[in-house]
Amino acid sequence: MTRSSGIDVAVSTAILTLRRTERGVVLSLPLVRRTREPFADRWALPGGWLTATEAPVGAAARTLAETTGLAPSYLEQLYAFGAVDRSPSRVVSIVYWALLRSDQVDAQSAEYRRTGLSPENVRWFDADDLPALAFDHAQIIEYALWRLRNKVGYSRVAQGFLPEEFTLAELREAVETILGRRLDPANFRRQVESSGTLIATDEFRTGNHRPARLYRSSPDAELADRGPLSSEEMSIR
Amino acid sequence: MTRSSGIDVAVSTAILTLRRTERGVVLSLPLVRRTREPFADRWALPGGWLTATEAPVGAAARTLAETTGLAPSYLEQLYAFGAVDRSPSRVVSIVYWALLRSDQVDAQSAEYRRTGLSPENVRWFDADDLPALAFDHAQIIEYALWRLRNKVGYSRVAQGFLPEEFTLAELREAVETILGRRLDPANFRRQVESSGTLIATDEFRTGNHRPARLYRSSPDAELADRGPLSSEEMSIR
DNA sequence: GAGGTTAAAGTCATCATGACCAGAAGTTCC
DNA sequence: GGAACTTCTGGTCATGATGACTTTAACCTC
Repeated sequence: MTRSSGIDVAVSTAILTLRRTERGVVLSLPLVRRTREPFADRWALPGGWLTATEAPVGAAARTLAETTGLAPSYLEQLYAFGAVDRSPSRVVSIVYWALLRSDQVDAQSAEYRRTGLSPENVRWFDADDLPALAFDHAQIIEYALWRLRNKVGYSRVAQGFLPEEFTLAELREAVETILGRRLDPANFRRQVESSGTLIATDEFRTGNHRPARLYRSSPDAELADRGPLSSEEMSIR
Repeated sequence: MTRSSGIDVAVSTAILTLRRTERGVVLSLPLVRRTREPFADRWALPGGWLTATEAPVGAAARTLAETTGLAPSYLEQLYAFGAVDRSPSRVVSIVYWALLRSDQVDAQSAEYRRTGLSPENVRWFDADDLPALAFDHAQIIEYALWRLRNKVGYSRVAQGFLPEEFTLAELREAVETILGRRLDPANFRRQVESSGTLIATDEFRTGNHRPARLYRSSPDAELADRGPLSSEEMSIR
């Protein structure tokens, strides 16, 4: 039994976030334009190569910061791909999916404006309106969305999209966007209140309606379910 | 941005099955004894190296056959590990988990006896009574068991342990073993009948009791949930 | 044929869910 | 300042799923 003699391991990440557009809140994610073959000029998930001295999840966070400047609030491994026909050369790629809080998107945009570094090669796309993608990244994003929709039913992932304090209506809007259907406000309130994952604050958000109480995530509960190794993976902050 | 310059990619598999022992039915899995460093003489998950010309899932099935002679009825990717301290040399390992039908275990044992090839380095262990394992394989098996217990609630994975035809009591016994608690026979029947995943046959299993109807899995439903790529992964037969 | 054993069908209370209603408490418009 | 409007928030009610339990069926062993 001999060794596999050197395979290149790529790491890439589908960073999902919610953006407020004129069409309402939509799921969207940043893509980077490839500068070299294969698939030059096509859009792809941000990523890079795993180096010899880092863990895969660290490589995902590092390449994410390098290519987009973003630091997600949640990072979880999605799948390891390695079909031989996936690319001309043999590559194994470990794909992660991440959640980004909507306020971090705005902060990043402001940072772009401040530094004048307008990233020509990074652009946000709506998840339901993607361009032609490199490799099989379209399928990968499809799978990431499936995982997200799945998890929103039994975990608190939706809270990973929201800032520290939020109203129940905002949380419900996030869940509605993920699931693609409207939810009854009263029933949603009943469910999330009995789940014990939220802490009520004494602050309220005013607006063209009765003031809505602000909530924050309860600190003890995990954002999603467990991973294989408590040390290596899962929520990074 | 330069390439990662050659990482060895290992593939290993946790093959779960149900064995009938004097303590009743228990979850168990085969382990192989390592013959070289690191962790020489320790027990480990069967596996091998990914070659340049095969898909990871194919490598999992191949190395499984080579080291244990087993061909599982279900094979799904579990996780890709790659912590730098996982082994002296840098290795990324893609771990799969598999289900083996109990009748296949017996067939394999008979084959061993027939060929006289008693595999000194392969042995079955009960999942709740494992020896000291190489690498972090104990944690990996723990995670595989967690995934199994999780999936048994919303999918038909338990049927992957049973032969083609089985009684509801046998299916219930499999689920009970996975979950580690007893289930009400009548309620279990009601649930599984309304789920539509079984087809009733006209045959019965007799015994020291009223005859029990035999069922088979309905062919249209998948054994578990979807994977990322319909072509590459999931159930292999 | 009696007794034992499990299969299979049914009953009942409880809990979660979805649909819906009504009052509360702000803003906006006149 | 008050009416109109909007959404928040607490509540009811019917329905379906679930768990605990009972009853009858049909085989085997003695």
